[in-house]
Amino acid sequence: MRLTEREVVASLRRYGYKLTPQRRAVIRVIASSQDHLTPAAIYQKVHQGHPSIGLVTIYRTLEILAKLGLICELHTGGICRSYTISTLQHHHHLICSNCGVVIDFTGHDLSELEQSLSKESGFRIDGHLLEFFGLCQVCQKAT
Amino acid sequence: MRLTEREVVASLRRYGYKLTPQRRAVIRVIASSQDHLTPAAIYQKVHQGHPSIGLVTIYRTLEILAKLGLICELHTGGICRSYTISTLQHHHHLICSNCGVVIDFTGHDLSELEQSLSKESGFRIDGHLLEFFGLCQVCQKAT
DNA sequence: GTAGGTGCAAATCGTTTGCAGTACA
DNA sequence: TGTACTGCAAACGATTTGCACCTAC
Repeated sequence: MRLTEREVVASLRRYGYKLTPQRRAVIRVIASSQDHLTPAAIYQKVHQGHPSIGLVTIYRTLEILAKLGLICELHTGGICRSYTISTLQHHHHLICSNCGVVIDFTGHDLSELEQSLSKESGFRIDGHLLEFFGLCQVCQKAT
Repeated sequence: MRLTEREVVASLRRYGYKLTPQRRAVIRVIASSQDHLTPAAIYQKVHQGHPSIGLVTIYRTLEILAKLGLICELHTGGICRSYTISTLQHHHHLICSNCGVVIDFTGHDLSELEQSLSKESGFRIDGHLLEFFGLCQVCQKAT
């Protein structure tokens, strides 16, 4: 259900953005990783294949990809943001507080709650953030 | 349902922390405000009554209060954190993307979802974060 | 009296911006 | 060819840390 590198590249061009080797490298790294990656982690990985690429370019590329909804931004409540490739369906996250592994899950629909909240508060609700925190199996055993 | 200044102070002492005028001032500001306040905003307000207090102390106090669960930390996905006094019941937030006003709401129970997720994933789930974003009535009219 | 708390200044971290050079379409 | 993109360095804002002094208990 995850977008492929090819699909992301196609979308990028469709929206009128140029496809540079740098952008392709960023997309490839994100698309080929199962994890959520911080900008710094993406930089590291991209840097291996393209030593001349700058961290600034990573940030600018991430900004575009996030705006187009091609990657999914995760706010773990802490300092860092991290990103993963988008899935076609809306989903939520289950995050291990210890090792940072992220599990995506779907199937909980909040639109009903959104509607009733909207009615009560007068807000126009644009979106939501639902994340669960805990310890994954591995980290539970480790402690 | 919100904790009072007195209750927060009592808890602080119960946990073995000293009660300084600075800490009391921070607690008072948070307890007497309806809004979520950023560290900088708290600093400003505290600074009025106690001009000698440093921003560093605000941060250190907030860290303690948050750790003890006496104040509630809000992650708006953006850069800033903000804090409000804790309520006795667990609640969620509805945040205006434009002006930043925060509405607390209760009544949506996620424990059932937590249990099924836990069973499926093997995670030990410790908590969750549920926030809705949108535009409040005022900001809708303004645009 | 003493451990813990404070305030200052400086360091640090993640992120953004100005600008001159470069490369995709 | 021209506009969008890149990389560098420097700026920036929020937060943290080292250290000497101070104060609640």
